[in-house]
Parts: sequence; structure tokens; C-alpha cells
Amino acid sequence: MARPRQFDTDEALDAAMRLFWSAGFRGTSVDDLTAATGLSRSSLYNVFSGKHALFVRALEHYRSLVVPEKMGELASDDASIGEVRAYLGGLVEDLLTEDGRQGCLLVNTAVELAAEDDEVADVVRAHQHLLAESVEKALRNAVKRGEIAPLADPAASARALVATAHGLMVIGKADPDEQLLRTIADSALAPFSPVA
Amino acid sequence: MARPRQFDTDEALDAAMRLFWSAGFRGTSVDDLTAATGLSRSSLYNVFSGKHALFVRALEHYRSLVVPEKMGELASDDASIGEVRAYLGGLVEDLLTEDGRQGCLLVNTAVELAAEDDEVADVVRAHQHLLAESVEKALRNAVKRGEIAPLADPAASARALVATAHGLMVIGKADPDEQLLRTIADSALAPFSPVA
DNA sequence: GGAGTTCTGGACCGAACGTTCCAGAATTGC
DNA sequence: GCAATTCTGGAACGTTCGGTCCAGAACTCC
Repeated sequence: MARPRQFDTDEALDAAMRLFWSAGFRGTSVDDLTAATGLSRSSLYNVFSGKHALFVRALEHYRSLVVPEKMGELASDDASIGEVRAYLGGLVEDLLTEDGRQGCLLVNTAVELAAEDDEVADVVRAHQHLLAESVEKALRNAVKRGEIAPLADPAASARALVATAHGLMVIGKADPDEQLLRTIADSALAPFSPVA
Repeated sequence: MARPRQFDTDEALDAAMRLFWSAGFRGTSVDDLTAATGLSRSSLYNVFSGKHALFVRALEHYRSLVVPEKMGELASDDASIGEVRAYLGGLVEDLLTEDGRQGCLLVNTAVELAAEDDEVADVVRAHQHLLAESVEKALRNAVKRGEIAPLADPAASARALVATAHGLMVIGKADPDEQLLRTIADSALAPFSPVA
């Protein structure tokens, strides 16, 4: 044994994640990362190997920390249509805040890197699948409980809702207009209105 | 008068656009641009002022050249639900090709730059509005002609469809799966099925 | 053909990029 | 306190970045 690390790896990872989140992979330099984490270059390379490896770790950190927070109760096994509504509503809410313009790290990454970086694409794809499955589960629960009318294809509806969510994040970047974003969310949810 | 330009400005712009399209603003270097256009640095700076200005020109070039091509008859005044279907179908088709993974320059740009670059955000926003209006017009025509059931809010439906289109482009980057993408497009269009 | 103007190739600029490296400080087990 | 080990700050690496500059070639007009 020898000298122990003088910083918290998780805190550093968290700071790196936030940086990548707001500026993207290419838009974040190693200097930016050392400044934000407080680590020296040596420490950063010792612990995280390099920029790309750190980015992948940051992506996973985002999935395990930020995504659950944004999904809220949608992640729970007995989520229903209310949780889907809350999720989309939360996205809109976020996009309207000052920091919200940075959107979703996974969406940003899908666009910036997924087509040319298989390792990153795997993480992004895994997220998309998991999100779709959560929504599908919620839709099935909603039908089962009679909260919405039966669906021809719950899996398809779920995937379309996920696409809408991703679209919201793109549109919100250029046009963070409350009425527009709420209209989109409401309209996408209209087919799942409560049974009269 | 003096020596005339020895290249075609439009051809150069076109090559630059394709480069930005596939690699993004930050992912494209001036060296890349000179290589792709065949221009020397001097000529490139003489004619296009710099990388950022060239990018904005390329964005506008994309809007005036590529977007109309992808929209097809959807742009026409008497477009209807068929043209909306064809548009979404075309997007899916594109995403499944080798080159299609580059997605849509305007979507890529919205994610990469819109939050921090007002000039670029303006162009992106203008495109989103125009697209939404075309879809809305098509939906209204479809209702008017009795091709689909009346809509509570055609403008809202149109905006949701545009969001779906944008979402498709994000998801397609990480997961260019034919069945998935078609499912999304079909599901988003389900509320506008032909009147029985 | 000569004067005037514009375009072009390529060298050059300082700055920033991601990464490597090493001397020395810090901490451990003994 | 000593030896062994690990971490740390910062200098340094070669490369690439976006942008500037200039000498000279190319062309038009007269």
C-alpha cells in the first residue's frame, strides 16, 4: 500500500459528466476537464485512461444517476399512464430552464457520436431500449387497470412515445417555447386519454 | 475586372455541406474543407470568410437543396396525408442506407450548436416551423377531403409529427433497425388512418 | 502589350489539442 | 526511520486547430 488518492473518483466523474453534458465530447477539452474536476492531468489519466474512456464512464454515470431521476416513478414496476405523462412533462419543464437547453446527454451523444463510435452507440442503444420497455410496461399497466382504452400494439405505442421524447429534446434546443413543447407532449399523449 | 474565379462557388458549398453533414461543425476542420472542395485556404477564406460563416451558408444550402428533396410533394400546396406518410417513410428509408446514418444536418446542428449559437439556432428554428406548417397544411387538406377523420387540433398534431420525425433521426443514429423505425413511423401516423 | 485588379498556392502564425513523462511529495507496512 | 509504492503537479511532446499573409500567376480592359 502507498499514498491514497486525494480526491473522490465519483465526484470527479460527476463533474466530467456535467461538462460533457453541456458541451459534448468534441466541445470538451482535457483542460476543461482538469479545471472542472480539480484533478491534474496525471491523475485524470491514471484513473480514467483518457478522454474517450472517461466519456464512456460519464455516459454510464449519467444513465445510473440522471436518467433514473428524470424517469422518476416511470421506472417502477407499477407505473402507469400518469407516470408517462409526468415523464414527458418533466422533460418539457427541464427544457424551459436555463440549464435545460443542454438537453439529454444520451440524445446529444446519439447525434454527435453514435454513428461513428460503436462503444458509445451500444450505451445509447441500451438506454433507448430500456426507456421504451419502461414506457411499454406503463402502457400495459394502464390498459390492465382500465385507465386507458386497449391498445392495438403497446410496444409500438411505447416506441413512438420515446421517439417523441427524443424529438422534444431536439426541438427544445433550437426553440425552447413552452407552448410549443407542451403542445407536442400533449398531442403525443392524446391517443392515451383516460377512458371516459 | 481581373482574373475570374477558377471554381464553382456552388459546387464548393455543396461539398462543404456534405462534410458538415457527416461530421458536424466541430468534427470538420478547415483542412478537411479544403480537401473536399479542392479550394486552397486563401480561396476558401476569400469567398466564405471563415469556417463558421461557411457553415451557416452550408446550412442554408441544405435547406434550399436537400430539404425540398426530402420533403418531396409534402411541400406542395395540395399535399395530403399521403405525402406525410411518404415523408416519414422516406426518412426511415434514408436512415437505413449506408450514408443515412449521418441523419439530417439540421437535426445534428440543433443538437450540436443551437443552444449556444443564435445565428445557427435561427436557421434551425425557421426550418422546424416551415416543416410543421407543411405538415399542418397537409393534415388540413386531408380532413377537408375526407381522407382522415376531423382533428381536434391540426396544428398540434403537425407539431407532434415533426417531433416524431426528429426523434426518428436521433434513434436511427444509434439503432438503425428497420422494424423499429417503421414501427415508430406507423404508430405516429396511426391517429390519421383513412376514414373507413 | 501594358496597367490594373483579382485570384491562388503555400508558408506561416500562435493557440489549443490529447497524451506522455518524470521528479518529487505523500503515505503505507515494517 | 526506512523501503516500497502510489499519487501528484507541471513541463513537455508532436499534432492539429482556425486564421493570416504575401509573392506571383492569371485575367480583363484599354
